[in-house]
Amino acid sequence: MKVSEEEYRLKFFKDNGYLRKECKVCRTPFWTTEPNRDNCADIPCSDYYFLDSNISKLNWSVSEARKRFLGFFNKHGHEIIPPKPVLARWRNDIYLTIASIVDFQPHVTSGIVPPPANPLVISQPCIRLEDVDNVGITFGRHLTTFEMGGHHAFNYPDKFIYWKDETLELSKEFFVEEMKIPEEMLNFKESWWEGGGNAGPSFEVTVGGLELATLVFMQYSILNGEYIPLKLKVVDTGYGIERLAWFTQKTPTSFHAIYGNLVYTFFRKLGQQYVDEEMLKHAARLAGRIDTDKPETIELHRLEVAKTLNMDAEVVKEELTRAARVFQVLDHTKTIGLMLADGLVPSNSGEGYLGRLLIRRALRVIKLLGSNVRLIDLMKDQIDFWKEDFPEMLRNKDYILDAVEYEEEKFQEIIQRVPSIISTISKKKGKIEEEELIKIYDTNGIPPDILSEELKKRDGIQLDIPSNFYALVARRHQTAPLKAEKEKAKLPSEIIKFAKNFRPTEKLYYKDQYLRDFDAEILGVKDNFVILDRTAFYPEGGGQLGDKGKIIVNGKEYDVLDTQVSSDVIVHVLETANGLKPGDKVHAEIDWQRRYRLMKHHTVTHVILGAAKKLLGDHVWQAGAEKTPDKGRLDITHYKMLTEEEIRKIEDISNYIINDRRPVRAFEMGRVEAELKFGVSIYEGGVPEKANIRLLEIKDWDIEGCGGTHVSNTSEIGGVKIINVEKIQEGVIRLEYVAGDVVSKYARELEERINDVAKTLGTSSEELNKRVHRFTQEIKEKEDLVLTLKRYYIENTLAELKAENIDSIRFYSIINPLDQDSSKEIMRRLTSDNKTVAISLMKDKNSIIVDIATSKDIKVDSIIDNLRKLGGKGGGKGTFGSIRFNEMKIEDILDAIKKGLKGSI
RNA sequence: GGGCCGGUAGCUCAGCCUGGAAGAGUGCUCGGCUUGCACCCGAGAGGUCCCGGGUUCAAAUCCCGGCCGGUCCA
Repeated sequence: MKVSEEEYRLKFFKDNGYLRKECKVCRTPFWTTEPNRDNCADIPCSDYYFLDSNISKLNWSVSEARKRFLGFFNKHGHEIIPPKPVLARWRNDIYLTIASIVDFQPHVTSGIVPPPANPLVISQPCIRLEDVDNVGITFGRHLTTFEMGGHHAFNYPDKFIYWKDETLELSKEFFVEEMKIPEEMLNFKESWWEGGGNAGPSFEVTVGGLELATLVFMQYSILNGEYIPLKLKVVDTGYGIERLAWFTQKTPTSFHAIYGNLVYTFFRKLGQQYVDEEMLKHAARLAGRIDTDKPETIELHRLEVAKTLNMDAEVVKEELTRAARVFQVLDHTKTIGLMLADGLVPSNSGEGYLGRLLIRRALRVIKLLGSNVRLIDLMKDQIDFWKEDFPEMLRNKDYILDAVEYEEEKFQEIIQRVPSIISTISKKKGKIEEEELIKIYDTNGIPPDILSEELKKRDGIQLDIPSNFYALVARRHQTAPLKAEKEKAKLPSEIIKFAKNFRPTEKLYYKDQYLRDFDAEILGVKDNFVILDRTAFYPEGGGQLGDKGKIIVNGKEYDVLDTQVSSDVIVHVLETANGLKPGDKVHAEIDWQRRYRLMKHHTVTHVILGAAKKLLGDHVWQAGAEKTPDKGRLDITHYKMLTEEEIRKIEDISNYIINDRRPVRAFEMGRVEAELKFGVSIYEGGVPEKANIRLLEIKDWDIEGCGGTHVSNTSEIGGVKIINVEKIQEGVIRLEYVAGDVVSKYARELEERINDVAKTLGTSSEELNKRVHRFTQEIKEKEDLVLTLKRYYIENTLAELKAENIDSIRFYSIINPLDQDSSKEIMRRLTSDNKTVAISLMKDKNSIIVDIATSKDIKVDSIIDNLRKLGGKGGGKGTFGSIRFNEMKIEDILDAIKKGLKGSI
């Protein structure tokens, strides 16, 4: 988009004496009150010279910086909003919370839902993994986690809050008054922002080389490459809380500012001598010169540091590499803690992979540092360090440590595979080439640096790792274009189109979930699909199947086979709708026995989810569910298979809640309020589109968004039995269960199966165990007997077989052996002596199979060739062959073989 | 969600490319050596080659489908 200069020419600048300048290096325009500045004060045009200045030496910790930021904007009319989890569970397009504005997308920014406050201020922990490779080696420029302080204003056409001038004014005041930065040091760099289908002009606030904030003015939506002005204009600002802290502390690197004493603790626990702070400070000051897309710039950066300090380049390189690795571990462990605290379950797919990626990277770096510190030991320090700022870390400490330990064990197993993989490959190829390196990483997860180290240790082999290794890996994965989400429409498309002609159906099942029959009027009929003005038939949704039942018109019954919904219009799927027409008055009944079972299975699903969370931890999240009249199914996120004891406990706790007669209540609430009150776990069953959401609450037990029909008290469920538990994929456990009278049905089926087995075994169900044990033992004994007899047969045959001498060859023939295994064993024994040929002839249906074995000094090929000439089909190699004849007498075959042998040697 | 790799003795795996008698190491049992243990030597037991289908005279091996596991990427 061609940006008009006017977008940036603000009254604020004019009133406050700012000048529009152009950076000498990057040619970007920026605004400043300092007439002599000709540099935008942003990397890479500038180094981090703020580290050497004496301004703003307030020594804010991250916590203090957050408090000051929130406090300042609160003082200026912004309501403080609590942050959301780092896992963006209210979004189905991204896994991680990457910015504060993400909290308000898509519904607030699109205007469907009002913001929780307006204007508001927030400090949102964010995770971005784009720069995971660069963390550490730039000494704080890149982090995987940071807090984004944002003051946001949502300007509606009929309700204006504030826009560019006020934003700049507020920002300036914060930096000048709260952070004590002289105004002439501030630069507002003109920029343009695009993301998530929106766009707008922005200013980057840079001071002393460091970008402290970005002020974005979202004013366009992008549709097919066109920029369409938004009705709702959003002030989206992002202040780097950690950068504010670093700026006021001027510590050697930003890691020192963020982690304080933890830096030294980590150096110690990782078994590393601390690195000279002057060197680190120089490294950080020049870090902006590193272009992470160009590995050679890292080399240059290290040389530059060495030159400045007048030190040996190799020493500097080594020291900085060591330090960078420690910083990487510091960074990753914090991010791991935040992710797991918010319930991420490490796995090999989905968001879980992002967690595993970081854990594995941390473990790898620890290994490369030659340390044998346990990752959970470092995690304990992180949790302890952040427990005040992120209490969820402390609350979920047990889970975090357990999950990390589990991952660590898995990683150890991978490392243990290294020697066998190396030996397999070196046996095959002799050496390991680039292609192999990538393949080993891709299929076994062994990073090249770990492999290289192992090789060096084992055989002293030096391995060249291509600098673009990870790019090469990425190239192998390029063939996976994003597939459009396949929406399984249960209704034919013409019916969906047809349904659009009607107003939303009145949902009687929400007014009274126990309503079994009702009167209504037909609004529309097409094929066997009927639309009523009102209905108690629940349409399939939220994992609950649609209702069945019947519709009665003028005494005639029509069966309803299924119920579906298309944008609020409920469609009854009939067996036939012949004779039905709009305007008909109907009486309708739902199949209550079926529906009541569905309700019980639905409510019990919530009971079980609550029980699993209580027992296993907050990371347990609904990953899918299905409720049929026959059983309920719930998939939960958990990192390992449940033990039998855990399964029993979930069942016991659930039955306790059932017997405890807990009231169950459904009610509607605005989604913003609901989120603030109950958290994002209300979205476990999915993220609805509407401003209001229906919540289902089991008193003091569980609350979540749900559109299903439920019993009104847990006691109605009657009881629950878990009938199956399995791990359906890494990190997801499936529970299946039956409730209410279905438990009886399940028990009866079990009983029948047992009785059936007992009958087959000729015993009673009581005696079944004994009988089965006896049978197993008897079978074993019989097997042993068969084995002995076979051996006896083999020995006997060997003793009885007489050799025919054909020339100098001993020739044996076995006619119709006991079985193929025995005959092969016999032939093997016979042909262990030289100059021996043994054959066996066996009938198989209508044909004769001839196996031919020879001793090592005789090739089987000529014998085979001869037999093939006679019409046999088959072949062989070396000392064994097999050939099949369809119509041939045994004598003729024998004759042919013998004749062939004669004179063959 | 997609790609890649794997599933063979209790365990770790080879064999598969190029179809033709199911292997090694380790563990187990027994025997020898030894005061005893470890080591060493000798012998033995142990198999649904993941499942199903196809091709073939013949499939652990080739082809197709499925199940399970691992891993990388989004």
